Order: sequence, then structure tokens, then C-alpha cells
Amino acid sequence: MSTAEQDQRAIFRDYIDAVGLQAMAGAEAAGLQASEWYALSRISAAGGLTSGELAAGTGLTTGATTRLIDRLERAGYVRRATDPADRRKVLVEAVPDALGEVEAAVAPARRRIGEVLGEYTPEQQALLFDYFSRAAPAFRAATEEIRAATRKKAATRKKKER
Amino acid sequence: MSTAEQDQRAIFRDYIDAVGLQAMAGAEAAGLQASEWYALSRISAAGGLTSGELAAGTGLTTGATTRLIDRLERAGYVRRATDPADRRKVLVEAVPDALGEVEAAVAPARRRIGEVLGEYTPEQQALLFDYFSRAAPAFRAATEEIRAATRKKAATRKKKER
DNA sequence: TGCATTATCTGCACACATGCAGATATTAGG
DNA sequence: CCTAATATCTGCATGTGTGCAGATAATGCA
Repeated sequence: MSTAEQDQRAIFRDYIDAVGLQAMAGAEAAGLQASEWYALSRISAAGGLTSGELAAGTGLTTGATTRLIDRLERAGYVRRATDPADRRKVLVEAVPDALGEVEAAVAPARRRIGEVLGEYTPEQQALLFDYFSRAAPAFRAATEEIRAATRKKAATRKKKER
Repeated sequence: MSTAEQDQRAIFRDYIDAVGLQAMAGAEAAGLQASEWYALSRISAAGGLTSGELAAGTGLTTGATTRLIDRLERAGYVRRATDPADRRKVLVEAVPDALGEVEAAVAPARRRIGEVLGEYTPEQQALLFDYFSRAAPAFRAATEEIRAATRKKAATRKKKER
């Protein structure tokens, strides 16, 4: 590996670390646990999920998911609605107004990054936003990859314990 | 707010969200809680901290910090060393080898983002890395700002409870 | 209609992170 | 030296997130 390549790795690692810590702090400021923040993100991205779908996505049991929804609902971030087509199902939807709370948690980062972005030309800014829009799906895919691997590892460990 | 501005807000929000979720998944894969990941990041960034400094940084009590260090030590991420100048102090240092574990958790993101970056010209890549190196400190500052505000809010709430 | 299946919820137990108060060890100041 | 201050650790209690097993409600099929 060239030294330039190493530098890039270090810069990237440092950057990811900083963004990640910022996001965690934001979640904490919004009063959300990691699992809750993850669930809320999925719910709002999908425009609503059933309890079961959420359980599958988070890797939690259905029981734990019920409690997770309880907490999000009590905090005002989501609401329950019964699926009219199948009344056993519970549709969990994000409450639009409450997302402002999450938005507020990101505000400091937005302001500070805004200052950084202001130092670039409009053309350069456009490039950076192009990157943001392409990188987001890539990060989401990486997240699923990591979670899948983690779950697999946990399952293997459990199997060995028998 | 113009629609273009709104678009930018949405893109940025989405991007932060995706990076944050990825980081959390990485932390989970490494077997670390959010607070532990945050602590480890501070320790390795500072090249070693005392227990007290870590307590101040995380906002935890000294007792809780002792347990936090216990967990990180047991997991092999850090080691304790007594400060030769003041033997009351405990220096907490990151174990270099173990950081590979954390590095591995970031690997999927690095690979996928590498693919995205590969679609840009070398000049554009240079710009993006320039941004990374400038944005990281900005995100760290935002993190401290959020944490300070969160702690203040918690203190106020506690005061009202009396 | 009756029974199996599915979706969600509830009761119980457990693990674990954290705060608080007091204990221990070390240093600093008189 | 003796005492106060400082840094960390330990015992205890508490809140909370989660799994598991069984309960409840709704659907689908024979």
C-alpha cells in the first residue's frame, strides 16, 4: 500500500468515525437508543412498516419489537394503525411532526458543515452533493451487509453453545 | 426556503442518517455499545486518557467509567497502565492490534464507498478527500455541541424533578 | 362452521449499564 | 509526619432492553 493510499484510508476512517459519533450523539439527544433510531429510520424510509416486517429488519423477536414500538409511540415518533386488509397486522407509521425533533438533533452538524461547504465554489458544492446522494445508498447497503454478518455470527455462536 | 435548498437538506439528512446507521452497525459488529465506541474513539484519538479524563469526556460518573473501562479491557480493546508520575491515575490506552477489529467493521463501508469514489475523476476524488479532512473536525465539534446541550437538558430536567 | 395458521401482545425472568455512596490508595501541603 | 485532597474502585440498588413461552385476536382453508 502506498503512503498516499494509507493517508486516504486514515482520512476516510477518521471522517466516518466523526460522522458516526455525531449521529450517535444526535440520536441520544433525541432520546433514542441505537435500535430505536435504526427502527425509526427504516419506518420513515419505507413510509410505514408492519410490526413483523420491523422485527425482521431489526433482528429482534416480535415481543421485543412490540416493546420497541411502544417506546417509539410513547415518545411520539410513530403511531400504530391496523391494516384494514388484515386486521391482525399493525402498521407502524412515522409521525411527520415528530421528525422535526430528529432534524433538530442534526442541526449543529448541518450548520457546521454548511460553513465548510461555503468555502467551496458552487460547482464543487454540486459535486459534493452528488457524492452525498450516491454515498447514502452505499452506506445503507454496507449497513445491511454488516448486520447480516453480525447476525450470522451470533447464530453460529449460539449453535456452538448447545 | 427554495426547493433546491430543501433538496439539499433532504440529501444531507439522508446521508448523515445512512452514515450514522452504518457506524452503529459497525459498533455492534465489534461488540461495542454506543458509549463504549465513543469512549474507544476518544482514547485512540488522544493516544491514551486517564480514567478521570474519560469520565469528563463521556459525561459518566467515575464509577460508571471504571466499569466502562472494565468492559473495554475485557474485550481486549484497551489496557490499563498506572501513570508513573501520579500512581493514583490510571492511563487507558488503546490496544493497537484490537483496533483491527474495529477496522474490519468499517471494511464493508470502505469497499462500497471505494466503488462510488471510483466513478469520479482523480481531480474530483482529491476534492472529496479534501472535504473529508475538513468535515471531520466540523463533525467532531458538532458532536461536542450536541452532547453539551444534551447534558445541560438532562441537568435541567433533574433540577425540576426536585 | 370448525380448525390450523398467522400477527401481535403480555407476563416473567434475566442481563447489564449506570448512579450513588463509601472504601482504598496516593499525593500535596502544613 | 499528619491531614486534607485527589483518583480510582467496589457494593448496592435501580431502570431498562431483550428473549422466551404462552395468550389473544384475526384470517384462511377444508
